[in-house]
Order: sequence, then structure tokens, then C-alpha cells
Amino acid sequence: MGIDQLDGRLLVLLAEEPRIGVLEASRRLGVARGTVQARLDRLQSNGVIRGFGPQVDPAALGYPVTAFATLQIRQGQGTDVRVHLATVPEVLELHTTTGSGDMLCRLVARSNADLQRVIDRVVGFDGIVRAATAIVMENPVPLRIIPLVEQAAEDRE
Amino acid sequence: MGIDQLDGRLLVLLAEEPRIGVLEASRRLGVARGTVQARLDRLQSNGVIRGFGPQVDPAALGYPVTAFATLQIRQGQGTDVRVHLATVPEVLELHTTTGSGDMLCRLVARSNADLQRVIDRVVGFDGIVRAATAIVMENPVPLRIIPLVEQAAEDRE
DNA sequence: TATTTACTGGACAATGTGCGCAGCGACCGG
DNA sequence: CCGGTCGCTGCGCACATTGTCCAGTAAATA
Repeated sequence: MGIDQLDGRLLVLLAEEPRIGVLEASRRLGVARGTVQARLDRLQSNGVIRGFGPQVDPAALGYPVTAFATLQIRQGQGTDVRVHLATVPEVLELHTTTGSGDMLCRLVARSNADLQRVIDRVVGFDGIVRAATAIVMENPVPLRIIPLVEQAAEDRE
Repeated sequence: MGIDQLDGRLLVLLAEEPRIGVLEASRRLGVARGTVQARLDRLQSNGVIRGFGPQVDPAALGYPVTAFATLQIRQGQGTDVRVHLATVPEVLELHTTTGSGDMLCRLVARSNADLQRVIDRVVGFDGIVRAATAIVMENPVPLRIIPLVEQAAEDRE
């Protein structure tokens, strides 16, 4: 496990210009095409690259409001809550965290008013004892991975 | 703004099988290739599709521990804190939220012990008054967008 | 009605892909 | 020291896909 510098450069290159093909990538990296192909295959079967799905912006879909909700779950209801939240499209992500029966989820909504509807739907469920919501105002660091990739590559392996 | 059903089906298709090209997508969707190309171009210039970068799994990179930290920022230090956190590779994401001077950030680390180092680096900065960290134990709903896309498509427009 | 827009179906040259192969240097166990 | 394995190179070929045009058509709009 871990990636070497060539892997790192490849990942950065793909992140910057996702549309380039294997051939072009091999030119940019100064290695043979077969090498890039082999690296890509390995990174994918490794699980380092989970996929190349389109990155969709919820705001452009009409959901400009993002919030994080901390949920407190009644003992033993964890599974039910998970299933429930999975059925709510506006729940983009759900984590269980330290703190007995605590969960954290990312929500989006069409507006602040709509957020109320989403929250009602989220917490309108028996297993949820309490919910604290923080609305996102700014996103100074959008979800990123490149700096980490570079660090992982520098750490050799 | 908004997407119609064809856009929605296209996005779902791309999310499920990212490697298919425009031609194959047009076959699956039962429309002409030019249509798919036009839709794709529009979705990208719309900003609905931000890109097709590789989705990298931090765990596979050697960072299996994820945590969320709630930070309380000293008045007027917001900008400095942002800049500081942006320099930490383990900070994958940073939001400012409601609550004066509050921020929420997503962290990763090589281990629980390593998380301590990361947190120290994050909070070892003047502008940060207090930090509360929640370690992620499970991720029942990984970051997803498809259900939302489907809902947005059903809402027509 | 005239016009615009979006989609279709087809064509073309240029490019990229999947695939296989031989050669080469590095590394490793015997 | 030898033989085997591994990763990378450089090459070639057949095939599929892309980018880019075009003309015709149906639906929406002015």
C-alpha cells in the first residue's frame, strides 16, 4: 500500500486535466504508455482510485444550501436511523462518530426555508433523540485530495 | 438552471460507468451522439459537472482515520485561520458555519496516534480558541449525489 | 407564419485504445 | 554466479472513438 512519486504525479495530472487519455498522460509524465496503463490499473485495483465519476455541484442542481447536522441516536436504533437517512436524497453523507450514538450528516437544501423541511424529514424519526444543525456559510477549502496525494508520494513507499 | 430527465439519466449513467465514452452513452440512452455531446458540454459549462477527476480514497493512501473538528475562531482571525488550514494536507475540507467564528473541518490521519499530531498542527495556531473533534467510526452513507440528481431530474424543469 | 432551438443520422479525417511482443536493467533466492 | 521475476521501454496493428462538419425535421416561440 502507498504510492510512489510516479503514481503521485499521475494522480495530480489526472486531477488537473481529467480528460487527457493514457497516451497524453504518458507523454506528459515522460514514461511509456504501457507504464501509465499499468499504474492506472494498479491504482484502481488497489482502491486508491475509486473511480472517475462526474463531480456534480449540488448548488448547480438547485441545492445551494449546505448544512451539517449532529444527531444523537437512541441506543440500539443505529441501524434503523442509517436506513432512514439513506432514503433521504438531501443527505449526501452520513458518519457515525465517537460519542455514544452520535452521527454526523451533510445535508443540502434548495433554500434556508427548504432546509427546515429537510431537517424535519431527517429528524422526524423515532430513533433520533436530538439534532444540532450548523449551516455552511462559506467553503474556504473545498473537498480536496491533491495535497494529501503529494504528501503520500513524498513519503515514498 | 436545473436539469431535465435526459440530463439526469446521463449523470446517473456516467456515475455508474464512468469509463464509457460519448458514443456508448448515446447508445445506452437511445439518443444521438451529438445530443449527448451537447448535453455534456452544457452540463459542464453550467457548472453542474465540475469535472471528472479521479476519486481518491484517503484510506488506500495510508490515511484510514477520518475526523471532523469543530473550531472556534477568535474574532477577526478568520482569514488567517483559513490560510493556515489550507496549508495542512490532512485538512480535506473546511467550512465556516453559523455560530460566530465557527468552522468545521474534515481531517484524515494515518492512525489515531497520528490524528493527535494533525490536530495539534491544526489547532496550534493563534486564532483558534477551541476545538472539538469527533472521530469517524463508520460511514454508512458515503458521499453520494445520485439520489439528489434523480430528485432534481424528477422535479423536471 | 417565420424563426429559432434541439435532436437526428450520417459522413470524414485524426486520434486514441486494447493488445501483444521483444528487449533491458534491477532485484532476489538458491 | 545463475536463473527467474518484475517493471519499464518502444514498437506495431486492428479497431473504436472523437471532434467536427452537414442537412433534414419536429417542436417551441415570436
